[in-house]
Amino acid sequence: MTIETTPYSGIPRFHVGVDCIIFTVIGDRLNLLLVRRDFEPEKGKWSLIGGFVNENESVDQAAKRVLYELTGITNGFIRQLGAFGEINRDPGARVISVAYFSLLNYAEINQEEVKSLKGEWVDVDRLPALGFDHPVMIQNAMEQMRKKILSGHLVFNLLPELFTLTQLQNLVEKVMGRPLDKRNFRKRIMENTEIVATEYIDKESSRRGARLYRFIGERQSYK
Amino acid sequence: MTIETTPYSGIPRFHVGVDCIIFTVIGDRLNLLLVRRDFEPEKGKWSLIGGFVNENESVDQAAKRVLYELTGITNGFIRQLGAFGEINRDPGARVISVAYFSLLNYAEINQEEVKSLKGEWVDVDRLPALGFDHPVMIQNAMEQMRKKILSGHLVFNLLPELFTLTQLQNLVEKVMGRPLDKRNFRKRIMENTEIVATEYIDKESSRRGARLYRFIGERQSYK
DNA sequence: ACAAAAGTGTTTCATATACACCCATGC
DNA sequence: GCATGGGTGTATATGAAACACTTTTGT
Repeated sequence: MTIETTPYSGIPRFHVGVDCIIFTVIGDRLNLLLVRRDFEPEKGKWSLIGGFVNENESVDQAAKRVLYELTGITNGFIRQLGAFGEINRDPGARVISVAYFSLLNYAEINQEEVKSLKGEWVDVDRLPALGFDHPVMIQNAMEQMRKKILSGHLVFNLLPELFTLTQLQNLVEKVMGRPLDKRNFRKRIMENTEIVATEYIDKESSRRGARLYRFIGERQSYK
Repeated sequence: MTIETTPYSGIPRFHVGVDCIIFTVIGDRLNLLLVRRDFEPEKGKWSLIGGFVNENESVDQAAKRVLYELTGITNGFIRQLGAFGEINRDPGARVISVAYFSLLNYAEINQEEVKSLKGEWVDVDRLPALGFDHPVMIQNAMEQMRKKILSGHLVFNLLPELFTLTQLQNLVEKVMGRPLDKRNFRKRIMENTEIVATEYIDKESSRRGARLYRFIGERQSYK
């Protein structure tokens, strides 16, 4: 589509990729999505989910498309991490890549799609050796996500409409990878006017029953 | 250089640009470097310093090269801000751009080069209207730089080998755009073991004379 | 009665901010 | 002796973290 008579003709061009670091909570562990490459280059090695930017889409759109193709999710939280542009970062050819990270609700993910594209969920504390510059990307992504989860809205994408404070805390703990103090946690929650108590009580989780809450803020996702 | 028989042939390619947001302190004001475009597209409009990534360099290297070509500086602090990839962000042609910001010592900058490339220093509080998505980039860059300047080493690139605490504070205040409390500032400084008093006294700036300090940490720059 | 999860406040600590006067020297 | 910039400490506020017992109810 690019017209070769633009003022920019003669300027080199590059493949531009997107790499997605997709997190989810499975059981009580934070996992991320990898693929084992059954194609060259680096065949047999584990790799992040990636794709190439098309002519008719923005880089952000490409990332969302890749996310969608793999998980069926159209409105998950996704955020840019940065560009990775070393010459030999991809041994196959020169590819400049923009990395994104995302946190999704496991229950909403189309696991058939994931499997059919050879995706596998891997515990973040048991990651295999990864090719390219993916280890750095993952490290960065995890730090940023953990920073965001304590102060942001993004955790509510992983919760049902109504939830107990224990559910909320458990989820945050799984993402953070460490336990949190219950009273301090609830203190912070109570300061957040976007989390409101409902009249309902959940009787599933305990004899006594737990108050159900609702998040009334805007769910953070594609903007 | 890309071999067309790689597994990636057929994938679209893009011009990849770098945009540099170059800050410096002039007199007592924070400035940044702009060019007035005397070429299409957007001729006559102000713009950030930019360039294109070449085949034989990484994206980071391209940014450093652009910085060097414009200022003559080879070892200034520079840091990636992120990728900007909207389809029509550049009205001339599809260009995916990676933005960087940098903070340089005005005295070290080759002002001939700047002028010969039509660069102009502009007070950050008196920026003209800018094309493309440059206003967003600048906003982000300024926030990040101010966050870093208080806790980082980057300010020492703008100071001579030996400096007084007043010089240091003045500089930080200029970058922050607001005054700081002298005693609190010095308290923080004293906690930093990388800033050490020397035996020397500067007699230029005052009758009494001021202790000269030295920064013994690693100067933050290209890594 | 007891098991199991829900709920609830206070103390402590570290960090950030506000604030004003004396010191040394050259003229 | 006075003008100029250099140098110094304490009190308060705010936010983060540590910490343990009572409540409710189904079995």
